[in-house]
Amino acid sequence: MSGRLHGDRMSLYDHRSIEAKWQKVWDEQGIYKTSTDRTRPKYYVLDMFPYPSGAGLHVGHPKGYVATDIVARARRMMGYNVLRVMGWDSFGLPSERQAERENTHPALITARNIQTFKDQLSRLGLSYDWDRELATSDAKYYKWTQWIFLQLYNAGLAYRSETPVNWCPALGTVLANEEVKDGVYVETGDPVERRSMTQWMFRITAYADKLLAGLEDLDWPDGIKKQQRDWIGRSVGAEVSFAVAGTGHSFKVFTTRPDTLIGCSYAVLAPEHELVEAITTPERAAAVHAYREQVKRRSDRDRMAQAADAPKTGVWTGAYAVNPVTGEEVQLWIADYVLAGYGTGAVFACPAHDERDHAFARTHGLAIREVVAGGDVQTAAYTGDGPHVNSDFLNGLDIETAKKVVTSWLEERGSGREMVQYRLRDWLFARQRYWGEPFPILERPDGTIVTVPEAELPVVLPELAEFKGTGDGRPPLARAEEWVKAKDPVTGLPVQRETSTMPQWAGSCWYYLRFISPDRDDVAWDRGDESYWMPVDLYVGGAEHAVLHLLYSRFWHQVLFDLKLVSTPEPFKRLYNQGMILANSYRDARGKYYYPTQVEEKSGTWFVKGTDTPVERKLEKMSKSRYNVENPDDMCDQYGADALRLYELFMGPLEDTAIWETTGVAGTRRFLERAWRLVVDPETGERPSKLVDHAVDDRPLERSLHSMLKKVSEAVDSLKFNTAIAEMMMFVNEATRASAVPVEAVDAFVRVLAPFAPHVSEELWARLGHSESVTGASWPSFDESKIKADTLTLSVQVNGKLRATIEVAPDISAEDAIATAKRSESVQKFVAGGTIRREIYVPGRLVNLVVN
RNA sequence: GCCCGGAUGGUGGAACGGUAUACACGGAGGACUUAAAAUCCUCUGCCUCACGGCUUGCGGGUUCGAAUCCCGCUCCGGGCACCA
Repeated sequence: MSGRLHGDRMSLYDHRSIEAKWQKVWDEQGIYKTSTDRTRPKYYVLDMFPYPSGAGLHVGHPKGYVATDIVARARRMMGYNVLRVMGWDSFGLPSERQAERENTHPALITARNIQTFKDQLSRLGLSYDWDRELATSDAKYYKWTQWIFLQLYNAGLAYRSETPVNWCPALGTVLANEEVKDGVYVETGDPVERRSMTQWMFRITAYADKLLAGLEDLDWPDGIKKQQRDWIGRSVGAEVSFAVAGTGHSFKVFTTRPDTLIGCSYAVLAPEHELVEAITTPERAAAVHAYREQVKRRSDRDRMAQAADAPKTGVWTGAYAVNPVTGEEVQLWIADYVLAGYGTGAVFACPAHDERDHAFARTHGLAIREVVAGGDVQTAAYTGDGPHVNSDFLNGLDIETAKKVVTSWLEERGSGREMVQYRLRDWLFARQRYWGEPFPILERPDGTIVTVPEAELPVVLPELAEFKGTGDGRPPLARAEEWVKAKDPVTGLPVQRETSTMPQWAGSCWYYLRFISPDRDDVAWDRGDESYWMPVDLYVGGAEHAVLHLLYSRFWHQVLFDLKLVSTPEPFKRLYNQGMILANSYRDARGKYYYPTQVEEKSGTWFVKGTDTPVERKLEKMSKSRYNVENPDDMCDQYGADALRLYELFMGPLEDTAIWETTGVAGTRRFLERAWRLVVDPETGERPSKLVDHAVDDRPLERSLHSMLKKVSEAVDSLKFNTAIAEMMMFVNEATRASAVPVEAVDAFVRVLAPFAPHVSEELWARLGHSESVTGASWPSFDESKIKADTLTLSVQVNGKLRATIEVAPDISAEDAIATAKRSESVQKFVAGGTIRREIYVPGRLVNLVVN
């Protein structure tokens, strides 16, 4: 037993017995079960559910969970019907890899990890309705993930396509773009290469405009909305046709600057463009071929590393493109700064007004022709506005007008039209992995597709002994030969099951809906309950999900809304991002990490303890691999769940990145002990005599109480828990100092403390004589009039510098305040010798005398 | 390179354009104790013996008054990577 905290003194409460006692009571009474009462207003508060990794929970996880728990508990006390649930995003590659390492089944690994997470979460006293727990890898759950896939498929939003994909040979799987950075898988560092494969795709681009428009009314951080807008990347421009001189071929370009068409001095195709082969002249064939080979060999890593700053490479094809406006023939090049995957994979180049074209033209000695006045285009591209010059019928027009004029000019001649492009691509929705949802899809020998009838869902993931791909590029499920064989539901003939699985996003796209009816086997969710609970009122999680998870979820939800399967157009009304938790990590020159206990500081630098091996000390995101995780279990043991809960939020604002540092937790523990002693006399263990049943004339105490009640009440909405906790501390300090405290005040305090520190509050509530759980108690109201002070302290400034403070009546007039201020000795000292030029009175705040 | 945050005591942080540093940690001193722990009380931004002066990353500006608003930087964290 750590004697410092758990002596047998009665002045300290024993958090272990209290936590065990009340968690048992809550459990037995089913106190956090969701009410079926539909007459009360609802509040759906949701945490981004975790991926149950083998590493278990660390102190960064509970920060958001505690915050939402406070909101949930407080809202219940305020009379809301609260939906508060937790589940597991339990499909995914790490479990599959762990299974391979340990030679067990991913399902067992997953079950074990879930149990660890759940045990750790339970210790914190979070008020989840565990009857609604779900796991995305559970067939009862993914049955409906498959069902939603079918809804999207039937709506024409899922299709198969031959696509270049990120193939990871080490894992034998395809990775999404967002999982690959610098040519390697972000999770493991395994190299990734390009390979062409038939893949399932979602037509998310069809929803680009809806996804943009839907952001308008959401109560989300502006930064997240902006990131989503940028990711969708809507740009309005024109599609313009260029003929290839003397060939009968033509190609289209997309441009946001059709007004600069006349300044076009060459055109560029992506090296992968389908026309390259056909239009390259024999003399240039060797060079073109060599360049295309070079580009193909260049890894994504190199291409990205060199992006933007590197010299732009490319070769001339020997062909000429015909400018549709001027009829002029310009050289047609291929260059890898033009991306095959965006727009039409071809651009016209106007070096004078585009930085990339400018860089390319300078490197390759191509002409730079000014068409918008305002810059020195030979030196640098000019992208600002100005009157058009050298531009025939566009001369004198500004950019906006010129764009319109030239676009309609092109339209009239059938060589162009206005067009909107998105940066957003269709969503690659398939993985060559085992541990994911199978597709409810069958393929006939002729290659056509049949869907598995809804009545036959779920398509259960087959058992396998080996989870790697087949080695010839087919996914692991191809190993389940019997499973792959199926009967055509229409014709009864043999068909084959789709062997890829869905990506991890699938399960997390709609879990908030399943929480509404987790046990229903006949429907994914009950329509009546769905229209009661949706949308999610408050969704809390890390900002790292700013784009992908939140965009994919919104996409599915909007589709479901259009199919009239859900009642709201958007799933998450309010979004709040909790900040990361960082901790110091220590690493030597070879890159080996050390635990904080293995290092020491010597005159400002850090060394491995007892050696002269220097280590680098760095603040990094908490993770097991960096040897810098703090486990909440230890803190729970030593300080109690309540002190830990308070500390997680007292550290600073919820949205801020915070450095984990444990010294401060003693402060929240001491606060709880002080609160305890307001109700329990440390000598007798009984109610202290200073706790009285009648009102007490103690204005500061009363003011502190009501100010605290106000602050905490507001925090339930603003989520500014750090300052709310400070107010509670101030109240307890005030009450500790007071000689008599009305029991009514402590009663109110315990109620607002309860969402923050539920165990100790429950015990105190019982000791105050209540037989029902504080969970169901009413939220105390505050009296604004009691927060006001009897007298005001005005500060008196001379020329903006503080020279005195004066005590005045709260309702003092401006004249009196200024007069009183002038009488002050120290003020007179600074006014002497000058003339008062101006007198400023800010009611209730200050007087400022301007003197010279 | 672009976009988004941030920078306040020894430390985490607080502050409708109006007394900068609430609350907490740490530190110092005191009370209680045989002693220690715990608890309680007092002090704790910097300079100065003091009067007083200085202080919210740096430099300007707006204002009677700026941590807060504007302009120009520096550093740190995060995101995006040639999107025509």
